[in-house]
Amino acid sequence: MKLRQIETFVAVAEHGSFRRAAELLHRSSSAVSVHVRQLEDELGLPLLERTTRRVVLTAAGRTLLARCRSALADLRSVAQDLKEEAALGCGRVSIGCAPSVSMYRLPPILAAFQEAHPGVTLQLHECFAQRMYHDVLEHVTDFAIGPRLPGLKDFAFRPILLDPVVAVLPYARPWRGRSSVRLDELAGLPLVSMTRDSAMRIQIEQAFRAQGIPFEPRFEVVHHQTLFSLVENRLGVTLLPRISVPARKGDYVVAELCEPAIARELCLISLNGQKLSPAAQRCAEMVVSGLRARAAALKAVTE
Amino acid sequence: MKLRQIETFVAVAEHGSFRRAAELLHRSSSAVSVHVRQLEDELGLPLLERTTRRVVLTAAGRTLLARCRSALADLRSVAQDLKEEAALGCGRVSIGCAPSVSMYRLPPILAAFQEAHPGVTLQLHECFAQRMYHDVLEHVTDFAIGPRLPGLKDFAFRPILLDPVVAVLPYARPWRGRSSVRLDELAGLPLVSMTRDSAMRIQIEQAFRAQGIPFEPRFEVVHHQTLFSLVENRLGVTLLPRISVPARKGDYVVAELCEPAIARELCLISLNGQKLSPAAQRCAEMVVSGLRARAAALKAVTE
DNA sequence: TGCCATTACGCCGGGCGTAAGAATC
DNA sequence: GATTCTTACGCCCGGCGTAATGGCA
Repeated sequence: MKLRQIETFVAVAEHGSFRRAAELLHRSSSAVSVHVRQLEDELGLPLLERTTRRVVLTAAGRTLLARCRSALADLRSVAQDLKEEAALGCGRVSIGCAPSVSMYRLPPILAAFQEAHPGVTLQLHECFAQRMYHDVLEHVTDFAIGPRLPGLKDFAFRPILLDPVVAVLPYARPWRGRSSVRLDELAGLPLVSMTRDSAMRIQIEQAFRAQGIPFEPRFEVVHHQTLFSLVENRLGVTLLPRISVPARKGDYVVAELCEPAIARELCLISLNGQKLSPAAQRCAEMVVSGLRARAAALKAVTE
Repeated sequence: MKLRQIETFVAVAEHGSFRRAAELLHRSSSAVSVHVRQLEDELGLPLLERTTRRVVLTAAGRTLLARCRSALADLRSVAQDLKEEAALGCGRVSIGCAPSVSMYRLPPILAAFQEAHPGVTLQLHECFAQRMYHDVLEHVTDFAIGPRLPGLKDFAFRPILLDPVVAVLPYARPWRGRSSVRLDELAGLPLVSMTRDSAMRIQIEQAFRAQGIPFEPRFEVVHHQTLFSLVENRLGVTLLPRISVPARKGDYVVAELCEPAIARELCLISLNGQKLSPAAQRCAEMVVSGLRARAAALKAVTE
């Protein structure tokens, strides 16, 4: 069975004439006749009832027509779709992202991308490291934004920025005006934190233990925003990756943690040895440069 | 774009190797290589990332693979399906049928057909003439069983039987033992009839008028069975096409109407100049012979 | 160096058009 | 007899395999 034969058969069936089909396809009617006969021979069934005056589909012809039409149309549209996809006219970009990043920083970047390429469908999977890496491996996502995990050789890492842990402190003495804070200064202060056991929180706990300071959160909350409300109401302090701190200043102080400084490297994570789709590539560029620009702006303000 | 190229591409993509694809397809690897290159050239996009050690799909390749696989599978299965359909292994037969016929006579015939060809899906459209003819014309049904209508040249009619109108009378004097009845004998008797204005009922009304007998049903009912219950309870008599009278004898007399005799020709109705599908053909045969056999048996009993 | 994809080249089959034939109205 | 599908025939393109080339480990 060849695509040409099917194409010819469909044309004949739709126009009820070998002659007209031949005209439309810019072929001789002998070619058309042969194509149809070949199909019939291969299937062992008559597809068309021919009189010299009229050509009518047999039952087999009708079912063949119906199924071939859809298959043909599908194949034809693929070419067009792929070209549009390459031109960023359409396509789908699926992104895995750590919650800390997707919380504030990512959305405006995605919005910019969406505006530049309205034909592309964006999908965001907010998840923690394990799921994130799994999704990239399985092509569930095209790429991910998250912490670099060691010992994984199937992945390509492109560093985006170093995300330091900051303390969020009440806008009051002695914190007002501070841009950095030592961990031991926080000893004894009431801690508030998320209940979720993210990799970051584990890293912070370890830092507390290493300094001999107990990590005993006074409040454990589900919603990120609640942390800030608690701090603003002077109920405690919290430690967070800076990137998850809203840009809009609130009634609190954000001071970078030092001694020990804790930071994680945020990377663009993709599959090793595989090019991204044009749309994904463009999107990844915008994400990387967008996140870096924000980080640079923040650093400038701090210094 | 040719089917072979797609086939080759799919094989390469699925096995991640030109060499293995060539083996599976019983082709040289040069042919495989050329096919893929031709596809890429035609689409203007790379489909596979090749290193000598590994072959990986590009994004475009992935979407092409997904869509081609389904289209290919669809085309492949068509051949098989058509052959099975020709062998009555599967397929669909859609039948239009007058309610009088489908009420009692048709179901056992369809059951026999279904038993003989369990793979074939049967569909029954019970409807009156106009719809019935329309459905045949539009290929909604393969054929129909109903009255012959004059002046329609797109249809082929195959007479099945002449269906006479019979009177259904109380099993009591003076009807007991009667096998025929004149219309004037019914004058003055309470009539029961269906509310539905079928062509048959109109024909019967005309016969009444022609004889100068008023057609004023005492009861008009919705359910066919009710007619018989009314007659059995001596509340009236009714006139019906014989074919819609149940075979199982009840507490009533069935007498053929004569003077005037009213009958309609029941036909197998199909499209002129079009062969039925094998399954439909077989089914039509069984329906025709089944209906004729029943009619012959009835006539034998009556005589 | 060995494996694998690619390129080069020549052969052969198959698809196409032209032209003659058959069938239907 | 006109129109339309079919068959016959010959040309030529294109697909295939063999063999040589080039890359990556």
